[in-house]
Amino acid sequence: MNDQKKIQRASAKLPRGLADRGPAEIAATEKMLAAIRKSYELYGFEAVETPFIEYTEALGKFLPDLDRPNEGVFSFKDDDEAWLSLRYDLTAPLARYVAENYDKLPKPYRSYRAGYVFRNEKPGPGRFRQFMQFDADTVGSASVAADAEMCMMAADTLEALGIKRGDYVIKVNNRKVLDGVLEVIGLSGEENAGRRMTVLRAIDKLDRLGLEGVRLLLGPGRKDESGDFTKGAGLAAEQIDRVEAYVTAPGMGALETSFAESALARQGLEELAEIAALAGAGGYGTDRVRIDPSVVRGLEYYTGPVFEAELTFEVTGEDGAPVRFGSIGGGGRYDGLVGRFRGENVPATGFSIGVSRLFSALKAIRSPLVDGSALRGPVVVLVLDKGETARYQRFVAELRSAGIAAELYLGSSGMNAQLKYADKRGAVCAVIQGSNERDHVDGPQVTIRDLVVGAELAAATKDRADYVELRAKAQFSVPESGLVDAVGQVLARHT
RNA sequence: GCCGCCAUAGCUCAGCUGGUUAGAGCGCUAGAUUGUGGAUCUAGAGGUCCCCCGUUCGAUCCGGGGUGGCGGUACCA
Repeated sequence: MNDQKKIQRASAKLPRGLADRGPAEIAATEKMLAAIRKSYELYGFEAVETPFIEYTEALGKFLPDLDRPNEGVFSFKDDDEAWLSLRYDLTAPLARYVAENYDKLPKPYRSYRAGYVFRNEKPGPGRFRQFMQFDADTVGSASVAADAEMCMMAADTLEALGIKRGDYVIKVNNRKVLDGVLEVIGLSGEENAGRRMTVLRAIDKLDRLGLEGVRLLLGPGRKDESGDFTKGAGLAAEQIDRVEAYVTAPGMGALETSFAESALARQGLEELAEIAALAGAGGYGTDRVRIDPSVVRGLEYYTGPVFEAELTFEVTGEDGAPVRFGSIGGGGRYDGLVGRFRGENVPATGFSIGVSRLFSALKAIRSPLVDGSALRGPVVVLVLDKGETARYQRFVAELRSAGIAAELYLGSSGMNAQLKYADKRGAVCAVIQGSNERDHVDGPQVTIRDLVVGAELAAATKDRADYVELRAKAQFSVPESGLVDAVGQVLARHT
């Protein structure tokens, strides 16, 4: 019988890659979102919200040959057999929204939105299957100024979040330049599509694997420390040298000379030069917005400039090993995405912040923005005599009427446990009334116990007698009519 | 997906060359200390030793297969 019960009991367990969030994290997230929102609005972006669910087709994640959605997106069938999916980013839904409301929207259309996105992938440290992004996009402008603005806004936003100048950098590249380089090493054409992908992926890994690792991935392939082998692009030595010359180029000038033969590369470099000039004119030096040839980003829809926001500082982790946070946001130009819904292409560019990942970074640098220790709980009114519950309830109501968060202790434990409870809730003070206070010669009294001061005093001694003497200093009694004022004063001490 | 490591109380971990009542510390609950959080003391609750199959008189321990976790790598729109 008992065995059967145990077997049938549901397991209280969250699927992997998902996380619950407590009050401290919720409060911190709200603060981060507020800071980002303020920054985006300062740049003239307006809010818009789209649902979590879209037609899989609208997200562009349908596998036509297999007649089902891409793994990697959470999908299910609607009543009419149409595939629906949870959004995996905020960009594809925006493209759908713009296309659906094209005639109504001002062009260029500048909007921001925050929300959870879902990816059915293997989770890792700092990687979840549900996580929050905060995006801003300009749709309907082909101007490089729109791209430059994204970079500058990204820099401003990170600083608004309390990340110091020098602790981050916005790295900029251009897909046209990358495509030009691929062209120059002879990888144009449909038959080389696969190798182009491999080469771009290899370049993207420069940060993590270093030049030697990238060369292996461009050539024969690379074996990682667990012994697993990654197939390379199989390029010839001179092609590899050419790519190496590209990713290690000392500056724009060098790139212009070595890849002058590609019109595409020349155009891309021109755009980059313009972004750098615009950023420079706005006062954003290369310490904040920097051209970096190794930035690649996603392979699917970017068509021009691409950006990546990277945190450059290192923090010592719990195990003593240095932790780098790396990329906490990115974006770029995607001129073809809205065009999937319309006959003509609509130029667009955007930037996205990974809020969840940024949160862990801000925690690591102990940013006051995410410091949960300031969280205060409600004033707790203790129940010493169950028969007087109505009276205690009246205290709570009075406090609430005065705008003070308060609660009646609703458990069944003794006074000791009630104070422990109040402490655990983060209450600034507790309201106590036993028979001593109630039957006082001067009329009914209440005792206000300052839990913050009490904790400080308790920490100062290990001796029981001292402790008993000291703790009396953390509390005082007032007539019942003075309850709200007295509590208000104690709260004022600790704001 | 691939490679490697791991799985015993809420947490961190002992334990047994295979033997019947599986432990510690911390945490949790209650009590004592004047009616007061800490400290101290006392008591208590909490376990399918991840699951299944096999070997064995007997498996938490040995073997096989799963599942889950961690790390690396791939993919990441």
